[in-house]
Amino acid sequence: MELVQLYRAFADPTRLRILRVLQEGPLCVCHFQTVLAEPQVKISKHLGYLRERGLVVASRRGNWVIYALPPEKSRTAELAANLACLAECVKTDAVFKRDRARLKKLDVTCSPVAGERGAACGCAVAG
Amino acid sequence: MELVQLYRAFADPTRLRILRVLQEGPLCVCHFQTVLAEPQVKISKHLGYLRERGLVVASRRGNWVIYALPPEKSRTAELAANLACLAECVKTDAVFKRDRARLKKLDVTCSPVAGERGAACGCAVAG
DNA sequence: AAAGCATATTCCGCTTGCGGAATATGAAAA
DNA sequence: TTTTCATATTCCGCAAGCGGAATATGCTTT
Repeated sequence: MELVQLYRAFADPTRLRILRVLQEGPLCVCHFQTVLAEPQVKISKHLGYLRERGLVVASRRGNWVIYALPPEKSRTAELAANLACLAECVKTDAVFKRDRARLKKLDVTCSPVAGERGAACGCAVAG
Repeated sequence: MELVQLYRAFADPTRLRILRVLQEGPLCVCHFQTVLAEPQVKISKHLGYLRERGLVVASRRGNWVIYALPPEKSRTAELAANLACLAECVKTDAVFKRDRARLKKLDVTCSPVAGERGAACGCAVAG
């Protein structure tokens, strides 16, 4: 019945927004603040909540911490299924559209891997 | 962001079990007590919770109240998608298997429509 | 070493939600 | 009309979780 834990994790608007954003690619905390337009504490706490429960993974790059969905192979079937379901359910929602627009405007993808685009994070906005 | 309400409704083991059972067909409260092996208050309260939020519908037949999933046409896309997802996720879970076994053993389908099988509810166990 | 920046944690007040005991409602039977 | 049966509601105490202010941690730069 760990499934209940998963639904609990999904049962908060900020967390849903975080997960949706991560489906576009990894992102560091500072960018989350811009994309979601929410205060630092709030974001950090919800990221922590998701991390503790294995819904996201974190990696530090200097001062920055980059969050991502777990690599596909290590996602539970339940997580994979519900992320897909979430993506479907959310297509028309205004809040998520706004987030996505801000994300695109930033035009950035943080990568925990040195050398990749946005790897400098710090947080390289592509131009 | 009503989607959050849906996830909240899913974020409880008893409610998940109720929804799973209802995917097999309508059922009255007394049978839920048998199938889930939980006390009356608990079942009644969770059914109430689900009803208030439109995840199930209720109809009275004499002394008995029969619950069912909303008719397919009136389910929101989100509910439909998540019910399907739930059905997938839950296939191997022991608790749900036990519930299903007890349901099959009862071999009953309550119907709010007079004349149908189990319509008498009261609660006709098919033989 | 000290200062600075990005992120995490603690503390606190508040609300929501759960489970259970007792009680209330509403329909049928006697 | 009084019982009886099935279900719902109320009234607890309790735990989890949220948001925000303040503070702590951990790198990095100077």
